[in-house]
Amino acid sequence: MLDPKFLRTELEVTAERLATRGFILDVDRIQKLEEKRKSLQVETEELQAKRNSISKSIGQAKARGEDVAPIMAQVGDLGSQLDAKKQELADLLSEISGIAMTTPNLPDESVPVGADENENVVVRSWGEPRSFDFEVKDHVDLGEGLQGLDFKSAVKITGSRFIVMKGQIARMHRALAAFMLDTHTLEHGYTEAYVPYLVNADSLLGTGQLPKFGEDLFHTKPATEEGQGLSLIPTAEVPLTNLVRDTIVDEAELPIKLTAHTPCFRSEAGSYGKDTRGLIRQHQFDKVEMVQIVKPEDSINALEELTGHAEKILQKLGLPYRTMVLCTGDMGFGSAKTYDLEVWLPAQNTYREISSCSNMQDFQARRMQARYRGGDNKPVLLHTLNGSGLAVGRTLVAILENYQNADGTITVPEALRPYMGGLEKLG
RNA sequence: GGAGAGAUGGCAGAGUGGUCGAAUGCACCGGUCUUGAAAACCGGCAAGGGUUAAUAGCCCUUCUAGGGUUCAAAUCCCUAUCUCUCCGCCA
Repeated sequence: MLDPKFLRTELEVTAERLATRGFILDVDRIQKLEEKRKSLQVETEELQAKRNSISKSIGQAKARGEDVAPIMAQVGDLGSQLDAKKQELADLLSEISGIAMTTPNLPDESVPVGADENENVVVRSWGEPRSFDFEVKDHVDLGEGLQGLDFKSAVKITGSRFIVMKGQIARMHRALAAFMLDTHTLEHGYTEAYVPYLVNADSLLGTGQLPKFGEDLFHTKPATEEGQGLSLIPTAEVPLTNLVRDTIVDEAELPIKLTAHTPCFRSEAGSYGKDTRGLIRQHQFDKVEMVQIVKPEDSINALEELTGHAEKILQKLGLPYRTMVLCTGDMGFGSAKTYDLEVWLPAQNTYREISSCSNMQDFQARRMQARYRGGDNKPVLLHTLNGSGLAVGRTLVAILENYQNADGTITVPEALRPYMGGLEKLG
């Protein structure tokens, strides 16, 4: 959520900055609502003040044993007047908050302006794509050849966009997650966490999946039903970041750096026909997530650091990649600045996203009321960051394709061998 | 699944219709004392919002959440959620 002051005092500038990411802010409507809100709120609060003071004097008179009937008469229809105003104000406020909750974050000044993914900018590249002296296979053929990827069974058990893994490939998948967690905890200073895979609506509002993107999630029951319906997490960012929801953390605890390996569940609504072959786009996939909770002044550097932590995994695995800074038009809803890591996939002859690292600044913290006590002892909104470190399934895809041999076997990257009982080759 | 108890400020914990936004303790901040620290003593210390040039004043809201009763609710009623205790069951 943006600072409400932006929508009041810097509406035009805010609208211009949002326009760079393709979001049209309805300035006229907001101005009108704001004007109404201002007068209505003042009137309502004045009525409340009046009611409070009369009620107080009734109490005082009673305490003195006086007759309260004359004062009671003053109350008149104050109650019903107040109820009407209150209702009117509540409706107005919820309309305004509806706008606030569905307005994306402002792009950071350093983000290149652009319309879509074609205008993202390569920041740096690492590694040389390997040249093959044989016809490369894609991960589907390789995985099926090794009897490790079983798409057919997944369809039978559940449906499309799910996977059954077996044998050495299932083991490599597990090894990758363990390798990533160990790297982040032992070398990058993160604390490992185990978190729920089902979360409540408040958490999803906190990190920004709701109210706007509910259709991207799997829900255990309709969100409208009474009682809180739980939803499957689309990323561990949700439970990890919400750990600080509604809390004032001690300054000494900052920065908070957490990592977790979880499955992620996405309905992939609107992506019909995209990436239908293989593991690239699944309804359920594993990811090792990194989250940082930092002081506002530290978030710029924290994003660079966190992105570096994700890159480190690719480097250790010897997978060529490039780092992109997303342009204004391609960033996610809550992000002020995002780096995507794209890994080289020989079978597709292209780079594909394998990690996304974002600085949300105070966007999520404001929704979550996540704060720490600053120098003057006043609560200050924190900054939150998150990034994949990495998507496990896509990393598996990258290894299968980049480390394939002519006979269909797969060389195990050296960094991974200790996690696979020293195994050097799949197949 | 059955029975009971509870949810109050950063934490602990009083408060059962009216000067209660809330006693007290701890933590925290400032001061006195001390060579310094500790202790002791004195003072301060909830959050969100509105108005405003203001981080000044004033006002509103908030005692798990949502409804209700009342001129007035932390306090009474209803519902939900969560926690604890006992019984049952269970990986």
